[in-house]
Amino acid sequence: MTERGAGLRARLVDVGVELVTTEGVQALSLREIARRAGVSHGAPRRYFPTHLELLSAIARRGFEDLAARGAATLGDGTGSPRRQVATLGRVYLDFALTHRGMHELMFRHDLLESDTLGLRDASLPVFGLLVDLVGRARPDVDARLVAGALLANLYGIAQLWTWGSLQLTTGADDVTPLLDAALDAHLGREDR
Amino acid sequence: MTERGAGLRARLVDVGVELVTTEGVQALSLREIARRAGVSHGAPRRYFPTHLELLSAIARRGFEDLAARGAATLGDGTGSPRRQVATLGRVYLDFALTHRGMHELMFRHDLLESDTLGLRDASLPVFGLLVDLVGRARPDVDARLVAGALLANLYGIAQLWTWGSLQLTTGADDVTPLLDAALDAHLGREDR
DNA sequence: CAAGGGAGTAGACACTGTCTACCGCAAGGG
DNA sequence: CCCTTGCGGTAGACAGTGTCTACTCCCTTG
Repeated sequence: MTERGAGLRARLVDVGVELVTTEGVQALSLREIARRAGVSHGAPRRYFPTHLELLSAIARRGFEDLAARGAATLGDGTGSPRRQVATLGRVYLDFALTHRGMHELMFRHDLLESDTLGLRDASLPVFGLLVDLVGRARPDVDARLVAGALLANLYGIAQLWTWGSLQLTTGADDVTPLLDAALDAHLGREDR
Repeated sequence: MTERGAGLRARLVDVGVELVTTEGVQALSLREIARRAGVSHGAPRRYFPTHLELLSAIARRGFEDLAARGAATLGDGTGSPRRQVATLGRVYLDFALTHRGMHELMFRHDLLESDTLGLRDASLPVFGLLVDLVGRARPDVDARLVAGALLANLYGIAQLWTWGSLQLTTGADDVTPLLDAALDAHLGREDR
């Protein structure tokens, strides 16, 4: 069996996840990851032909983690669809603000814009879940459009909040009002 | 006069703006900018002690350019505040999707998160204009909160659209429906 | 037992940002 | 008039990066 061989592949991603959460995204150099994994700097090349592919694999872990958190928090799906969207948005914002480095990595331009890395596909499950919930919460509208706009809103809130732009403009010290404003705006105010 | 001396400072930023719009953000290495400006790689250091400060100056140009486009398109301020917000949003989205590299640079984490570079302050004018217009369009709500949420929404749409995530989820090939959805959501549907 | 290939090493290469020693040259003071 | 000072820029060094390639083990297979 190639257990030892394929073990390095997963270990590199593990080290990367660990590294990005503790040190930030700028610490994710290929050589540093290899160093922490205890191999030479050329070793990752066998599993990840380029640095971006390794970064993409690490970011994919982030999307999987986020999807798992969403599924875990949503549980068996009790509560109105509207409330489920709210909790999903809360989970996402918490994730983004807690795991800043990972969130930054997940939405890096050079990773997401590439057609070969396939990171966009990794983000589809959690996006699809949101579209589904929005469709059940508001059957009267184009669910994909509203979900897309809401998703963009949540993402923008997460980003602008992390570097303090929204604190400056809104004067708030808590994201919750912004989250509620976005939910109310896209889903309507009723049945809070 | 130190015309020739201070000329390099502006020329470096000029070259950077030119470079980021034509070649993309990854082409903005310190040495490449110096090369295209016709000076040695150590020359920029006299005006920009670090690479990030030069990048920040280039990004500041982007915010100034965006603010100028907004002011020019808005003109003398005819039309309802609601329509003015709509045109401002359109101007922003057009700018972001046309000048992708510059837009990416303007919202880079390592630039915006820094407290010493002061890039957040450079973005305040255009933000403030939006807050002001929203306040006049909807005097009944907390303008700063709604404007912040709307701003986050526009930014998110710009970002997600550039790498095709929203095309995947919404199936659209034009941003306009998303822009309208965001405007309707945050400002209400009436008086289109 | 011999051949082959997967897995990882080690060194080179070009490139990057930062630092430091140096140089030319214009302006100002004795 | 000469001499010094300092500004604007040069050039080289240094550590670090991603990629490429030659090489070495060692396990598997024939």
